[in-house]
Amino acid sequence: MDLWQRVNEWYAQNARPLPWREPGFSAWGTLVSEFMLQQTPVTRVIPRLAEWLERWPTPAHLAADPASEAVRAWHSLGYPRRALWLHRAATTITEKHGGVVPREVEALLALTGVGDYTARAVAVFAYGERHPVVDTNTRRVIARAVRGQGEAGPPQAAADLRAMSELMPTETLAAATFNAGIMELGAIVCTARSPRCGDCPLAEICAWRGSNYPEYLGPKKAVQKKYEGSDRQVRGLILAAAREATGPVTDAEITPLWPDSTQRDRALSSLVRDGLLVVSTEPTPGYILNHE
DNA sequence: CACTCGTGGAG
DNA sequence: TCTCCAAGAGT
Repeated sequence: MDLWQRVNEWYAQNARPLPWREPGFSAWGTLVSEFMLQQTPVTRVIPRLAEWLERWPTPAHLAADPASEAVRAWHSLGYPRRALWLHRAATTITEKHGGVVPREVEALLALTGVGDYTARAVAVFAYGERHPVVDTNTRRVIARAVRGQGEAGPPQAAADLRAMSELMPTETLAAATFNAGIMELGAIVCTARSPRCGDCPLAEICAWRGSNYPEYLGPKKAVQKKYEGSDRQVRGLILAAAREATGPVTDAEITPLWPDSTQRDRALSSLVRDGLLVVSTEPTPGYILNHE
C-alpha cells in the first residue's frame, strides 16, 4: 500500500472536526483561517475565526471597515501585521476579483501576506485544485517517514514541493485529502517533541523508526530569538496600548511602557513603517491604529 | 539567504 | 523556570 493510501485511510477515521472542514465553509473562511494559522496554534485560532467570520462574512464586508478594526479583532493572535495584510487582501479581492477569493495560485500569491503555503492551501482546501501543500507538519512527516531523519531542518521551498509532489496521488480529490491528511498526521501524531508512533499509520514503513530513531545531525532550523526584552515585545506593548485606547496614545503614555528610549523609539517607528500605527493630532497629538 | 515579526501553551 | 514550537511571510 502506498504512503498516501495509509494517510488517507487514517485521515478518514481521525480528522479533527475543525471549523474549516465543515461542509459549505467558504473560500473566504479558508483564507481567513490560513492567515490566522500562520505560526499560531489551532486552539487559539478557533474562537477568533468564529468572531471574525460572523462580523465579516465576505471580503467586501471587511474591506468596508477600517483596517484598525481588523487589527483590534485580531486580539492577541500575534504578528498583527497579518491582520493588516488580510484587510489589504480583502480590499484587493473586492476591487480586482469581484469580491471572490481567487482560485489560482498565481493570483493568490499576489495578495500581501499570502505566500507559498497559504496560496496552495486555499487553492486546494477551498477549491479542490491539485497542488502540493507543504507546511511544517508535512515537512516533518516526510523527513521522518521517507528520509529517515528525525527533523526536517530548514525549509527549502523547491525541494519540499518536489518531495510532496512525488508522494501525492494522481487523482485530484485523493490529492487534496492527502494534503490535509499528512498535515493532520504531523499535527496530532508525528509531533515535533514526542511522536506517538503507536498510533501512526506509517509506523510499518517509517524510515526513521525503521532505523531506530537516529539522532538528527543535519542543518538545524534557525533558532528563534528570545522574546523577553526584544523589539517584538516592545512593539507588542505599544500596539496593545493603541488597540485598547479610544483616542491617540500620547508619548507620555508610551514612555512608561519601556525604559530604554532607543529601543522604544525603534519599536514605535517600526510600527509606523509597517503601517500598523499612524500619527494623529486630533484631539491630541499621538499615535492611533491605522484606519486606512 | 539570514533576519525579523507576537503570544501563549506544553513539556 | 525555561526552552521549544506553533497550518509562514516579507525584506
